[in-house]
Parts: sequence; C-alpha cells; structure tokens
Amino acid sequence: MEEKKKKAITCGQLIIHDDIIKKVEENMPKEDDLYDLAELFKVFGDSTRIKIIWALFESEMCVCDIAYLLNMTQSAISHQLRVLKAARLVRYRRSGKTVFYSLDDNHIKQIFEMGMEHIKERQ
Amino acid sequence: MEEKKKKAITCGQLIIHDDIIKKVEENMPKEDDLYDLAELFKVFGDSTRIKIIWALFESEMCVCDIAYLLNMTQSAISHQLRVLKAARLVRYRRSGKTVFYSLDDNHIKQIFEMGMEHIKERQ
DNA sequence: TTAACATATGAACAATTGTTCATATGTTAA
DNA sequence: TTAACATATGAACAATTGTTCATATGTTAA
Repeated sequence: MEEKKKKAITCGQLIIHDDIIKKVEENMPKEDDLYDLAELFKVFGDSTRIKIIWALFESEMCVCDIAYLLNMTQSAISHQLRVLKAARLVRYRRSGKTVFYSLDDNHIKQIFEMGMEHIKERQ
Repeated sequence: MEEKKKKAITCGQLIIHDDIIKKVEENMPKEDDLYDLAELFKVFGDSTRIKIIWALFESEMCVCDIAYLLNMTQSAISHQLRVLKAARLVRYRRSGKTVFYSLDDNHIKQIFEMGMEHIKERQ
C-alpha cells in the first residue's frame, strides 16, 4: 500500500474520507500475508482438491483410495496431493508401497463450512 | 460420487474400509455444491480481489477510491468488481456518476480471519 | 536380484485468468 | 444538446493451471 499516486487513475477526485483511508491502511494485512492468503484460497479453488480434502475429513487414505472414491486417475490425484502438500494442508506417511495422506490443519473444516453457508444462502 | 469403478485406476486393491467409503459418501456434499464452493474460493484466490474486499471491510467505496487505495487502474478494479458481483460478494449503488460498492456477505470476514490463522501458524 | 506394484513426476496440451488498451455507456452540469 | 467525467466492457496477450500420457522412483515379496 506504499507509493500511492504514482500510477494515474481515471478519477482525479477522491470521494473517500481521509480517516477511512487511514483505517484501511491500518487494518489491511501486509502485502506478503495478503499474497499468502490468496495462495491458500487458490488451493481451495479447485473442486478436485476440495473433494480430496472432504474425503480426508473422514480418515487418512492412500492415493489409490482417493482415486477410487473420486473416480479419477492416480496421476491426477497425485499431482493435486502435491499442491496440497506444498500448501501444508496435508501430511503423509509411507507404509510399504502405500502412502497414506491425512489432513494437517484445524481450520479447513471451519473455512469449508462457512463457505458452504455462503453457498446455501444464495440458492 | 456416482459411477465408481468405471475409470481404471492403477491400484486394484483398496486399503480403505467399507464403512469409511460409506461415511465419505454420506458426508461429501453434492457435486453442485462442491463446484460452487470451489468457485467461491477461486474468487478469494487472487490478491487484488482480497485487497478490494479488505478495503470494503472498512466502508463502502467508489471504484476510483479503490483504484487509488490499491494503486491500480480503474479498469483492472472494475473488471475484478465484476467478478465479485457475479459471486454476489458485493453490492453496489449508483450516486450520480459515481458507483459505490459494499460487501454483501457476513461470512467473508470470518473466512478471511480463519485463513489468516492458517497462514500465521506456518510462519 | 527381479518382478510387481504404489506413487511421483516431467512434458505436452487445452483451458482459464488477470491486466492493459481502447472505447462504449451512463450521468450531470452548463 | 454537449462536454466532462466515472464506470463498464470487449479484444488481445502473457501467464497460470489441471489433466493426460509415459515413465521414473521407491518398496516388497519371492
């Protein structure tokens, strides 16, 4: 939120009051946090990943279980698990040839439920 | 979650127990809802839109105010407001030449705060 | 060791997305 | 009416993304 006024905007005159500008600047999280937050939601913004997470709400599962439940290829699931792993939303443990994935976050369920409330309100 | 077993998967043998499969099928939301949920999070999955929403937490604002606060062009903001409008996350009112946007949802703030908790835990 | 199998991953591809630029649309003051 | 201005929007473009296909990697049983 630094370096304002540098880029030209169409509207020359501001409607907004100074104290609101100040409040926004005070309450807006840092650029890095905003970026991370967007990255987190981006991960949730794909229905395959949503389904994987929703399956893992129930129990830990191996890759082929998830592929079976979601009726998708092992490769597609594996690629998406990598994304979830990178976002630190799932953890995994290897047991022989099988790799079991499970959720690694306490907030996901609440975030999903709140999202569902939004969906349901507008149906 | 219908029509399983149609697509071939690499792993022939399931590790998962039948009662877990049943639980997942019971608790997994309907395909349409999962899709809508993903669409909602997709909207949150962009830092420009996150910033717009965070600014609107403070007060209703016109397009040029938002452009000024975020140091972006009017056009970019306008395009993103259209996305937010389509997701029914913002409403607007016209006052002369100016159009004021405001938030149209009670869940957003809680969802964002929970997302932030996730971010903060892993820093 | 080797065959069998679960999983991971790189390359390719089509599809989607965010911004810019130019310009259309809507509104008001003169 | 018309000029000025706030906003909306279509086209274009580069960048990102999800899946598929082929195959590499890791593990175990024989």
